[in-house]
This record gives sequence, C-alpha cells and structure tokens, in this order.
Amino acid sequence: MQDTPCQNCIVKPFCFARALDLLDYRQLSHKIYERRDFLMRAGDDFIGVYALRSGAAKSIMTIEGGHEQILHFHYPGELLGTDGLDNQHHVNDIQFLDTSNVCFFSAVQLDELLAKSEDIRHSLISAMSKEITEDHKNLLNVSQLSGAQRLARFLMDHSKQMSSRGLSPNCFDLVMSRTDLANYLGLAIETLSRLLNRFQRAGVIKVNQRRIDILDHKKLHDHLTTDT
Amino acid sequence: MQDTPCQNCIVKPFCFARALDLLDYRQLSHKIYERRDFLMRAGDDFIGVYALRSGAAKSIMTIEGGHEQILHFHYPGELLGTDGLDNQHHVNDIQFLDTSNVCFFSAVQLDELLAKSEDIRHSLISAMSKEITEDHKNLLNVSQLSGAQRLARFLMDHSKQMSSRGLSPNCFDLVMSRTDLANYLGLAIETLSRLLNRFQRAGVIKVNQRRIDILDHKKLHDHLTTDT
DNA sequence: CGGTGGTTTGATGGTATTCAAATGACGTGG
DNA sequence: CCACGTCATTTGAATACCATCAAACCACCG
Repeated sequence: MQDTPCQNCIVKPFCFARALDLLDYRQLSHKIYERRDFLMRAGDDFIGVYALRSGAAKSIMTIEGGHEQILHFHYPGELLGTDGLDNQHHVNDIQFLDTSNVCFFSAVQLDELLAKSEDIRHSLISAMSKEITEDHKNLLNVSQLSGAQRLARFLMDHSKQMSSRGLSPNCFDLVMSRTDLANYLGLAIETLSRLLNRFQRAGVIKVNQRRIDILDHKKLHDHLTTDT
Repeated sequence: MQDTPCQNCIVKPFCFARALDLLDYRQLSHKIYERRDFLMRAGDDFIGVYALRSGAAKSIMTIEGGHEQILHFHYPGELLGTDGLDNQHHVNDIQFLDTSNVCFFSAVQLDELLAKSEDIRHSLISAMSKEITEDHKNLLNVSQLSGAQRLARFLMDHSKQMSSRGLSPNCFDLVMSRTDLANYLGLAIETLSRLLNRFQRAGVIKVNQRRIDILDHKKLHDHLTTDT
C-alpha cells in the first residue's frame, strides 16, 4: 500500500521528496482533480503550495478589460501556487487540463521545512529563480520572434521536455487546445492554425488533432533561426 | 562617519537592512559604478547578490541570433543578481544607466542569513514571487496590448513608482534612452517616437528629451482601456 | 443523426516594422 | 565660442505581418 505517496513523484524542477524524512507522511494531503477543475482562483487566500504528481494544468493571469494570458502549462513534478507567496493571495487562476493528482503542503509545513533544511531552501529558491528566467525567455520570444519562430521554439522545447520525461520527443499529444496554445504564444487561433498547416506542408511536422509528429528536427531548428 | 552604510538604504521591495543586526557591518562591501558599467555579464559565476542603493540599472537577456530583451529597469532598494541563484551562473547582463552605489552580499552571507532569519527567508521568497508576478504582467502587456496601451501602462506605472519613491508623479526624467524603452516595450524605436508624439498632440503628456510631464492622468488611463 | 464546440480556410484591413533620410543634441577640438 | 562629427531621435513612405470578420468544415457526443 501507498503510505509514501510521493515516492513515485517525478522529481523535475522541484519536488519535496527530499523533505519527507522531515515530515510525517500522514500530514500530507493528496487530492484528485478533473479536467476543467480549478486548483485556485485569483484572489483566493494563500494556504500553501502544491506539487503536481500527475496530469497537467495551466496558469492564467487576467487583467481588467477581460484580457487573459496563459502563463504556463504545468507538468508532473512542478510546484504550483507559488504566486501566493508574496502577499498571501493568489494572483492567477490554475486550471487542470487533465485528470490530475496533487499533493498539498500547508504554509506552516512549508515554513517548517524552510527553517529545517538548507536543501529545501535552495530547492525552492532555485526553482523560483529558474521560473523567472523561463518567464524572461517567454517575454523575449513573444516580444521579438515572429509567429513561426514562436511556434518552432514551442515545439522544440516541448519535444525536449517530452524526452526528459522519458517520452518520445518525436510524437506526442498536446494536452492543451488550439485556443490555449494560441493564447500562450500570443497569436490568434487562426494564425496558429495557418502556421501549423504551413509547417506541415513544409514537411516539418505532421498534425492530426492534438497529435504532433516531428518529422524533421533540423528544419524545425531552421525555422527558429531564419524565420520564413 | 558611515560605519553603517545601509542605514540610508531605501527599503522598497527588498532590503537587507533588517539583516544588519545579524551581520558584521564591516563584512559588507560597497562599490560605486559609472554609467555603462556592467555589474555582471551573462555566464559569469554567481558569487552573491547586490542591493542597489542609488542610481539605476537595466537587466538584459540575449539569445542566439543576437536578439536582446531588456527585462527590467532597476531602481534603488531592489535586489540584483538573483538570476544566478538557480545554477550558480548568471543568465543576464546587468548594466548601469547612471552612477550607482551597490551593496554586495556574498553567497555565504546570504546562506547564513537565510538559515538564521525567517524574516529574511520571507523577504527573499516574497521578492522573488513578486518579480514573477510582475514578469507575468509584462508578458501579458506585450502579448495582448497595443503599442499605445503599452506606453500608457508604462507611463502610469512609472508615475506611480516615482510617487512611491517620494518624487513627483507628474514630472520626471527617464533614465533610459528611447532605444532602451522601445526594446523594453517590445516596439521599434520609430513606433515609440510616433506614439510619444501622438500622446503629446493629444495633450496627455509633454515630452522634452527624456523629460516627461504628465498633463492628464485621466486621458492616460483612457488610452489604456480604450486604446487608440 | 443532428447539434455543438473546436478548428480550418478565405478575404480584408490595421498596426507596427522596415528602410531611408532629415533633424536635433551633445561633446570635442580648433 | 563656434565648427564639426557622432550619436540619438524624429519624420516619411512602403511593406509585411498578423488580427479580424465571416463562413465552412470536422470531430465528438448525446
């Protein structure tokens, strides 16, 4: 039986697995969410952070005027809810894209862990620093790259990420809708659709619904550097 | 004499002032930099973090292909160099826009502080969480707002920031060049120039070199919500 | 077998970029 | 103190890219 539910946790950028010998397992709460469920909404009180054990989610920022921006797609091993660490309120929505299993660490537990373990401190700080750098890369992409380049970069990054999760880097199903991906890339859905089509006709990828086959990594990389 | 050099430090989002009773003042090193000097370059080893006491700086990310993106303009009270906390190397350049005074905390000192003080832990984590949220807002701006809206938002934010630093919110000198500002906003310099001109003709602001007078805050806000 | 939501395709227009040249600010040396 | 050179900024005209609007198409589900 699974008294140590985190032992299957995929340790990627951040995982509290190392913390387990500092905490009573039974204090940890786990929960299953379904597609379209929200883990939290902007404005909610911050009560702790969450590790995504399985499934997928997206985080969304909204501003006055109805503009929404998808900030991240989250995959197993990632830490969710850190946006509430600033002033005890969450600023983004987090919504699941698939059935997901999530592990909760209360603010109190987190504080204890941070006090006790230098490893945990470094893990959290390192994870946040890494997120900042990734956000900066995203900004640069959206700000300076053409639509085709943004898509190429997304596909390359995603391919690499799939392989680091032990999955095929050449053939995968996207968890997000076209609308979500377009929003994330800062494009209109129609533009994204046209770009996917263009890449397909160029023999770079094969598209079938949410299934993507990457046929030519070199061509994909060329799209990033030379545009078109 | 100034044996406690941080006592004038403007405590804004983050300041180590509270740490001073945990550290020997004389361990802290201070340094003056001139305009155009670099605090660090991408790839440099991470040796510690810096508090900006006076002056101004910009941080810049570069990717293969020569694309550069200004990520932040930094003002007194801010913590610099946290991009190196992830894997012991800096990923961005930080360059001064003006003569600046900087206070250095070595990685060892920082670790000590984090171990000793819950306040410091929360300050750092909170500051990083806040930066993430601000980066997200920037992404949303660049991704979804028109050029005019981006400029309007920048001017409003800057005005507010000036006032929170105890300076006039209606009349200020920008520390950065047009080129820098355009890059930051994700626009061509020509476009930025035209937008400034347009705002001026609309009676929203008065522009003279780097001096900006905000004549009509309401109109400025309207530009943000209704575009044009 | 309709219906619905999501996706694709087509035609058009607007916004911002690009290229080019003019203008202006500023610092240096004569 | 002014002339000159350099760099930054502005202005103009043409173009490209992407968004928008509109309609068709398709997968999925009851």
